[in-house]
Amino acid sequence: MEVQQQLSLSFWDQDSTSSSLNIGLKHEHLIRSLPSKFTESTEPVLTSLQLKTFVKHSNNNTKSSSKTLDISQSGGTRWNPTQEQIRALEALYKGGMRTPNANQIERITIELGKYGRIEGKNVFYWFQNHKARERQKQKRSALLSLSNSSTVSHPPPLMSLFIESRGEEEEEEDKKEWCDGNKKRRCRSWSEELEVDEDEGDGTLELFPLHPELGR
Amino acid sequence: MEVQQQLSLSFWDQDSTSSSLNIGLKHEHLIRSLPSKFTESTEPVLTSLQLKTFVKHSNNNTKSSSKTLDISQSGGTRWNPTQEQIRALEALYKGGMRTPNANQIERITIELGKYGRIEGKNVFYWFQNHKARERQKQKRSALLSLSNSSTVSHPPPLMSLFIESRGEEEEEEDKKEWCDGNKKRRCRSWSEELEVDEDEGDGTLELFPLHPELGR
DNA sequence: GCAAATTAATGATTTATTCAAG
DNA sequence: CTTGAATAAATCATTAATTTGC
Repeated sequence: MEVQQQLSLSFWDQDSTSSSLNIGLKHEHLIRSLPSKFTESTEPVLTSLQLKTFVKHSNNNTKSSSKTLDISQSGGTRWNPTQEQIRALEALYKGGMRTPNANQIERITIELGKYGRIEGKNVFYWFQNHKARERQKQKRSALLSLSNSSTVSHPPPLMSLFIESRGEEEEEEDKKEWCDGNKKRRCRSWSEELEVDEDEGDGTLELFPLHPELGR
Repeated sequence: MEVQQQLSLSFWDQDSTSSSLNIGLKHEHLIRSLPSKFTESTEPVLTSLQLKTFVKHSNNNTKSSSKTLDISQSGGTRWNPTQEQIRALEALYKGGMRTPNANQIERITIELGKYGRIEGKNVFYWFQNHKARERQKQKRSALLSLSNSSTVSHPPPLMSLFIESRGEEEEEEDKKEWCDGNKKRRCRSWSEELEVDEDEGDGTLELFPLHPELGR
């Protein structure tokens, strides 16, 4: 498994200290040409050759002790943080860092480069993802506590507003599907569920129904 | 895009129209008289004193968990939210709620009444304050980061990471170009070097001192 | 034990929202 | 109202965990 990976990927690992402008964004070509319209042109797709050029060793190893330097450290695939890197990032996060600026990202990158391959964007994305997922976790738990905490005796009144997705009761639901084309839209708002029981005199939708606080 | 935005925004308060509920504010007239920047305020937002009583009774929590019920929970002083209440409110806030309408406030009040004394106006003010303070915090941090980055006069905090730094181009040119015309607002790439001015003179990098003051 | 098959995590991108100048 | 700037949310995609049949 890992061996296979290493074999198949190892040839990316040229020590090209490429200074090419192209970096390894996977779909850079799409990004550039992304008119999202039907541009018939199938844009020059990034070839493996092009991809290859981007590989850069942020700091190159210094030899690095021993050989823990496998494919995960060498580039060509997505960043696979080492334990040290993760520990450091989590320490920073715990210290309060959430959205490091360019300077900070650069420093972190340089520092963590000592432990293995890493780029600035990895740091950036890590914080984005970590923050988002912490938030999600917290939200979920908070919602849960809202719904069934307290004395538990009552049915969750506000919880109906939050339905993140459809019921989980369906166990025998086709398993294939959920990973497939989940075009399902998550329930966005609660206002939709917050059906007022009466007196909806006005049917018009307001974009900003009440903004008493604005103005300065 | 705009259409989508409007549609999606409309969910904020779809049912807020013409709710004749009252939250129990003492100075609702003030709120009502606040400048409504949006032309048709068909919203009798939170108005009319007549229903004050209606919301009031929602705070009589039947169970009231009388133990540890000190003065702050019993009334007579200003609302002192419990942890549960704060968690719930923050969950709602994170879920997207900013300016709940009367119905929503009523429901929230009833629900949170299970955790302790609370009135509709507490909920209302909480959202007002929370929103405002979040904004203030954000503004402050933005200013801080601006002033912090010493030399640079107008560097966007994070997006600068996406800017492909090219040698000595002029600023205005940079500004125009960094977004690849108007077709796609996609930024370039991380590229190899994010130009940072080393004003520290210190090459060593500590992880923790990077940005310890952040946090929330 | 061991890989294929499957599932869970998470890195990387894209899209939607928010705020507030213009 | 429109749009720029920044971010957060949602999504896509790949890797690691793990399960499973042998």
